[in-house]
Amino acid sequence: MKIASWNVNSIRARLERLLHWLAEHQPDVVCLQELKVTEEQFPFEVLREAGYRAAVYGQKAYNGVAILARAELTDVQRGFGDEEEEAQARLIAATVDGLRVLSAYVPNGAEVGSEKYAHKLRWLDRFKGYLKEYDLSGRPLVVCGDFNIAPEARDVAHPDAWEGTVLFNPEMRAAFRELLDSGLIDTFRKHEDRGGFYSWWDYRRLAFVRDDGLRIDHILATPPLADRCTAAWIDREARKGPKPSDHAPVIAVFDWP
DNA sequence: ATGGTTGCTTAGCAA
Repeated sequence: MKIASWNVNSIRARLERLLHWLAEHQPDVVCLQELKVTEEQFPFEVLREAGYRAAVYGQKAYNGVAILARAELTDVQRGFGDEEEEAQARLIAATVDGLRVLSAYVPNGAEVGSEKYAHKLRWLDRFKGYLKEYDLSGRPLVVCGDFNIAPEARDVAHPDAWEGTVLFNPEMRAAFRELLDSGLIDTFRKHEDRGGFYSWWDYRRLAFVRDDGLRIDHILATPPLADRCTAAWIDREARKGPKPSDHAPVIAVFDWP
């Protein structure tokens, strides 16, 4: 099973690119973030014609997450499913071929010390609690998304320049480690020790041509599933050319089922 | 400290 995660930065602006990418890479499951559409505006029909069903948690103009799958999607859950009200569409879960799949869009945080950064911290804390509900030791779970966190210095093109930002600081690195400590494995790091691999480059400052990127999009898996992860990579090619998303898709292949 | 770009929505916000 080939699983991808991609922050498309508007599914309407990226639909042609997404369709071409699906045809070329033939993933079984795709977790999408930053749809920037309501569920009513989501292009279910063209994706169905391309062979994909979709579970969607949309919102007007901002955020929005989805899970695409060739197989049936069951037990769809939108948001954290707790008492607290859901103001932003940032989390969706569904079961595909017996595998629980999450698509998450962690808040960016704007600036360290801002109200948005406080919201990012709260959201991550809530996410940790949400993951605790799963039996992370046994039940196969894959957590995909734009985490808006670069886990380590080797995940940042210029760590000194990015140190202290919302994407790369000690507090965020600790938050990411805690997610892993709760029983998840970074599939990319299972297969690649070297630095220099990024999933996001700012539209500004010619960041992509200068390769000033950060690895902030991740596919995490529970240990029994991670054991069955046979390959993982980032499709940097998808960031090239006209009208790209500012994120590249990340991919993991599992010997499943 | 600011700016640079993109998308949604229509001047300003979010990233």
